Amino acid sequence: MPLKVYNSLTRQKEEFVPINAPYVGMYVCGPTVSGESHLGHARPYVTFDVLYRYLMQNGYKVRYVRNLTDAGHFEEEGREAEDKISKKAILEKLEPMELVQKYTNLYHWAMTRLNNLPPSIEPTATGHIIEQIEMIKTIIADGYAYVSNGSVYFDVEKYNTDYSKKGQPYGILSGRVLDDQLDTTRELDGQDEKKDKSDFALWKNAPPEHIMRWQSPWGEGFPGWHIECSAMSTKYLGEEFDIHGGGMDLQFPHHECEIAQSTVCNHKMPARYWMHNNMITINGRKMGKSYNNVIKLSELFSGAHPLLLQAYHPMTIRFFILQSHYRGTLDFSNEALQASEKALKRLMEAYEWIVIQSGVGGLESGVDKALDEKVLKLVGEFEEFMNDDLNTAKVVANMFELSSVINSIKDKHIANNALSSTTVGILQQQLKLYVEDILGLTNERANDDGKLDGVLQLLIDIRKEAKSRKDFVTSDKIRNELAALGVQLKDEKDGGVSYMIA
RNA sequence: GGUCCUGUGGCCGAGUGGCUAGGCAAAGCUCUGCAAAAGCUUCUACAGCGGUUCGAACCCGCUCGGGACCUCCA
Repeated sequence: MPLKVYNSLTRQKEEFVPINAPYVGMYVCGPTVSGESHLGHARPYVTFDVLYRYLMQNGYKVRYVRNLTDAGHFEEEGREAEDKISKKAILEKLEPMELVQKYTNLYHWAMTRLNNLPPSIEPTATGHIIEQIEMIKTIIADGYAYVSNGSVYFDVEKYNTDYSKKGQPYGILSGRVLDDQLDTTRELDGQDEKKDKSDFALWKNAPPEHIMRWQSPWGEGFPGWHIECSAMSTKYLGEEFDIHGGGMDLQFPHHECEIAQSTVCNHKMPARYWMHNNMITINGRKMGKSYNNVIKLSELFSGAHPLLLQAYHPMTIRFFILQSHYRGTLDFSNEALQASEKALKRLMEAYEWIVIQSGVGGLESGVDKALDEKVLKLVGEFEEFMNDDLNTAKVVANMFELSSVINSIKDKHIANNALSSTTVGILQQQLKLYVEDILGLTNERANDDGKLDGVLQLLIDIRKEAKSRKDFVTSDKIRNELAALGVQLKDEKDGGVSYMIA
């Protein structure tokens, strides 16, 4: 049962076969650290984190490269040749690198809270200026770029003409035909530097006020937007690697340009499998700066945003993302997030209970055969669903069905020995694998060295005593006031009491 | 204008030519000192209109609605 992933390049699901098993090279476009990450950013990083985890679980040795764009590029090509990062730095009266550091720290903090594993390499654009310049030199030498006024542009027309013959036209990834592109009515100055409107910058001449600038054979300037990913992916993953991921909005022009640049330099399509996650929407509209509808991750975690009815735990966000398929849009709403919060709580409670049980399950004989088979089927499908283009939504759905069974055993609605001990063992092991290691879901409970637990047990004991002498005023006071503090007590069937911290 | 995606029950979301996920919400029941939690049960949907088919939410066509990309973007 091989892993199949949807390849944007071929527009179909394909079996994943690494170029050089067991090694897998994976490149994912990281953020521009000129601002804080928002909910939309969480999606690719959670999605590809799950893929990373799953590949490793399957025995692959994965090198996961996720870049940090800290050099910025001009905001609107040809019009305002200004480095995005230095522009904002002036506004905030910060050194550009101070700004970069600040937002990098915030980004790392958010990634950690979302329980995304750090990538193997997190290269920065500013740390690879030399590699980028070298690559541009090669492209010029091959005749696919030209210098104009201290800037260097990629000759899209020529590339398209030559490489169409080799079956790799410009637009192969996004399905665009060069001539059908929209004729921008907008007046772009600097357009006259380019031979053709679809040409894109590899290197930009820096105007005097531009803070971030580097020496190059073409004068002082800064790299164009697309070249960093080509340079860094080539450097760390080679001329041809396995997976290239990112948001759907990067498919054109970013990834298209990457393909063109890398192909000219390395004479190879850089990546075999191109994977794109879809957007997170809000009221049906893509979340993005230009739409003015972003909710930053820090706001989500704290609840400090007019659109938010409450704070949402990072795990709730992660779970929210995992409940849908990565190639579909996912619509944000408080209602949806609240549903995820409750659902996750239910799932994790069942999970945590079953995983620490011993002595559940009976001998093969006397087992409820139908139920036993059902459980095995549900568990067995985890892999099947993951292999079907990472269908985490279905994996999660099965987990809920299993939760019902687990809770029934816990509440003794289903006999302790209804499942065979073998099946229970498999259930425990597979749940742990998928919940924690692959989906990366963790317990939300705060780590407090057990002190809080000690205090709560004391209160639980006092309440128990009160209940036994029918002093319900006292017992309800404890229960209700703890509830007001966000600690929910639960009376179990066997007379025990457990608690849950909201 | 070009390219493409999409419309599923109160809400979020899977899915596939026939077996009709899952979660949240709601209602009833069980349990409980009362609750909560948990369990059980109920709620059965696929924008509209045609067509293909023994059979379509799933395939095709049209209509209507929503969205993305073509510019920085996860």
